[in-house]
Amino acid sequence: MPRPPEFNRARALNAAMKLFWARGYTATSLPDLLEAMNIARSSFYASFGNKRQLFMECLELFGDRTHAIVEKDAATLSPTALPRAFFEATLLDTSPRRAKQGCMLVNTVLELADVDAQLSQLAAQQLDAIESAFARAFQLAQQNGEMDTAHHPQELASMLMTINLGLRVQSRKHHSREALRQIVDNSLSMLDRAAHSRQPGTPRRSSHVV
Amino acid sequence: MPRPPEFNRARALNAAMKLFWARGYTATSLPDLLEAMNIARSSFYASFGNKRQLFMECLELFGDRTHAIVEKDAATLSPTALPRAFFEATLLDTSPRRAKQGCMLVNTVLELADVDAQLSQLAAQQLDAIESAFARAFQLAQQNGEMDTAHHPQELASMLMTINLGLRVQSRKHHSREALRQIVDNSLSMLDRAAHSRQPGTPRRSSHVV
DNA sequence: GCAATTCTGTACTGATTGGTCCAGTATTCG
DNA sequence: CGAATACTGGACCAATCAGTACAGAATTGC
Repeated sequence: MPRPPEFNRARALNAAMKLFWARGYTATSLPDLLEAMNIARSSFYASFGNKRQLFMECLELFGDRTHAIVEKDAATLSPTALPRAFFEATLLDTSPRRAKQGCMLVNTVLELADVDAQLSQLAAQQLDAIESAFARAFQLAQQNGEMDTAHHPQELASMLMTINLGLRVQSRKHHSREALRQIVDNSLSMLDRAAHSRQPGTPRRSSHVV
Repeated sequence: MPRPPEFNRARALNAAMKLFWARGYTATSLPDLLEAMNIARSSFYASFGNKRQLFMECLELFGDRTHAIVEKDAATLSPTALPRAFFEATLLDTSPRRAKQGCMLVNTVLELADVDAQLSQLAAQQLDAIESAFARAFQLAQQNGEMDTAHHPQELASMLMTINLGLRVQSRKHHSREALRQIVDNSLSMLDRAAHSRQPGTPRRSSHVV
């Protein structure tokens, strides 16, 4: 019979993702990948098809992992605590090395928007899925009475996502963890106020649940 | 004597910038550039050095133009009206084609952060300059009494920039002008509330000056 | 017309790109 | 041991990359 030991595909994929994440699609060469994945050229094409297919797999992997963070927090935490938990997990509570890489999906959308529409859209869809998860959580919060119904959940999720995207750029730009934390704090308190504001002219106490 | 007609350098530079803006640095090849600039290969190297130097010139050109928009508005408009005017000029009041390209500085920071630190930082500096311009405007507004002094101008500018960065990503992602406008409106009203909020617990009427 | 200068067009470089092919080495089961 | 399979390593491919070299056309002032 044959030689069963399927080599460590998951590990290799993970290494590839990290490289793509840091350097982007175009600037990552095949020799770079082979070295990082610790794999022979032939095995590469046998197991992953080609560079583009591998990149799609990496996008999916990254998206799934991020999505998993949101879903897990959504299941255990109060919906209104979700944004802060997400920023903590993906931005503040990681190594500076990782924070500096930003978000692979955001990086991809920007890099490939006018170069490879298909890949760019694939990344965009993953982002949309995350935004939808936030929207569902907000909807739940409103139904539970934890959140005012002044704004549509989708609208709030869209705002949160805009801030999130901005933060990913900031974190890839340079910012220290302290600077990032300040931006996160300010953003969340802004968002919190927005989520609880009734129609203009009827102010209320800020409860800072977010 | 010689042949004075210095060929149209400014036009060529502008064409190069547009191409870099759309496709990024790595994915833009020299033949692409030559065709867009309508220039011969030899003239290219004689006039612009090489691809990298040209890109730096393009970054500077883009940054200067963006900076000019802010400075012009800062000179003519109320400081508190500046953010909206900026978003109008650079996002809402442009062709969908251009809006889809996002911001060249943001695109560059993300693309080259782990590929060419020098170029990435150059773009980051241009972004910082714009943020500083906003901060100065806010400081002025506070001195004039147009804005509460609850938050530091730099802090507000940082928040505005975060939202701005997020919007650039959104606009490169896909969004329709209507969707973008909604995000802009919500963001500005959030920012406005933040700029006028006194310490928590003492709410006030929203005046929506932004 | 003539000399000076700018630009074009093309051929060329060496390096690198993603991708294919295949002989040879391990490893496993019967 | 021997057959079957998994993987390696390196040779090889055509295409493309950025950058150089140079001959000749175009345009100008004298």
